[in-house]
Amino acid sequence: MISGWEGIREEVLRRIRVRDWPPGETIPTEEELAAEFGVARATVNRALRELAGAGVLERRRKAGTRVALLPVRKATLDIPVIRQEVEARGQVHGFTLLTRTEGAPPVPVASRLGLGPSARAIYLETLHLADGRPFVFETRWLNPAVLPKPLPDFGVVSANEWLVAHVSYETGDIAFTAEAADAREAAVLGVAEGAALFVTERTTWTAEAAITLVRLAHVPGYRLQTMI
Amino acid sequence: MISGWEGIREEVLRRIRVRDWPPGETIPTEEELAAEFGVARATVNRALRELAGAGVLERRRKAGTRVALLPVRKATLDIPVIRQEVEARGQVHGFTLLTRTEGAPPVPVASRLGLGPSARAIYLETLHLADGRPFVFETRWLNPAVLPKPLPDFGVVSANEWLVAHVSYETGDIAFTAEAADAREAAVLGVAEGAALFVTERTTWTAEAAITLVRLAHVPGYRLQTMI
DNA sequence: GAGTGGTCTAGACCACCTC
DNA sequence: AGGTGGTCTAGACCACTCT
Repeated sequence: MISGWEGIREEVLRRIRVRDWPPGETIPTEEELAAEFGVARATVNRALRELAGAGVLERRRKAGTRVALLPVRKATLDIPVIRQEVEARGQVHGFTLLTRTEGAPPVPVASRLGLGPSARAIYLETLHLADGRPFVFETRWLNPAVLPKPLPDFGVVSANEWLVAHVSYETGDIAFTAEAADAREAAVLGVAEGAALFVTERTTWTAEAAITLVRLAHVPGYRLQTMI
Repeated sequence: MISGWEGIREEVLRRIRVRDWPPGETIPTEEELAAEFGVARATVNRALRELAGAGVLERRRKAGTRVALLPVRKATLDIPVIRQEVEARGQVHGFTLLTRTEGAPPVPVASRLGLGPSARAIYLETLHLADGRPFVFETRWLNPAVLPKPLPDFGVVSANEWLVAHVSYETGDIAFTAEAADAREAAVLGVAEGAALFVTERTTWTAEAAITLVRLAHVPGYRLQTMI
């Protein structure tokens, strides 16, 4: 017996899998499905909305709901604070602040932060450790104009955690690349120059201004994983 | 004026950002917020449910809704078919089937596919091109036992697209790593041996059995990007 | 036990889009 | 112009979990 919006979601998925409703086909309207399953239309809507969000269905007003022809699968990644990521592996997290300077950032950084040419920014280099071994080399630019005062000693509190605790919510973008370790990264992470590093780059914004631009170079062997 | 569930979501976010509701704090109940905003409780529920899904709020029955202390940010990645990915860059997609063999897969592959030691599998090597230049080197194991017949000529139809069109829905996992190009990868992609490659590995399953295990080695410079 | 979120209903109106 | 999904309402019952 099918009941509840999750039951309806599973039943719709089953019909797609067994090709009752093959890719590209228009499935019955919400009203028809509601009648068939004996539920309210809102319940059907909830189920179909979830499947559309997952890329399985495509919905347009008036045109109806179709099974996606080339489903763009959606994968959700969890982006935890580095300390949590290390502790989730059962290891002990530590970090060392290697560099802290302040000054005008290089032009590409300034432009990605949306700063004028003479604006000043804080630059931090931090090495994160897992069980005492290098794990992530973090290089970060901070926009001091939008940070709450007073600023902490980033040698004691990692910028990562101070930010999530003191700048409540932000939007931004995130990118992943593979890059060869340069001389500095190789020395800090204790790997050979040219080693393949998994690199995460994030820019985060408040409603108006950029907060921080951070680059995380992970030690070789790092694996970012999720279920589909 | 605040109205609609999206308006309520933005207002809640605003209050979190300006620290009316700092991290860890319990916010008013759905009923109280519904009264304040002059909407039905279901509308508030929709807004708060979205924010909980994004990792901004934590909700528990009886305990109420709190602002997440260490928000585990969720990023949603689109995993398109390679052809779409190439075409989205305004380039022309092409591909060449380099190898097709059939036989018992190596043990690590068999175990990840959940196959017995003597089971046979199809192995494909495909080079995907963007504007005629190497883009992705795909190596794929297929479990023929669960594939619909007849199998196509994978030199004409890419396995990637044939699967999404003929095996309607599947679950699986996906992982991203950075790896140094081995001799074969370097030769096929036309890069130096040891170059840093962005590698995607996917396993996909039907309800019971594994369908395919695929490894995509992207040419250096590849960037996987999303908004947060 | 009781408070809170999770879900469902029956109905309604609206926005968008195809026809 | 009309059909379809998107959203909202007011109310209800239920599931979970904290006390």
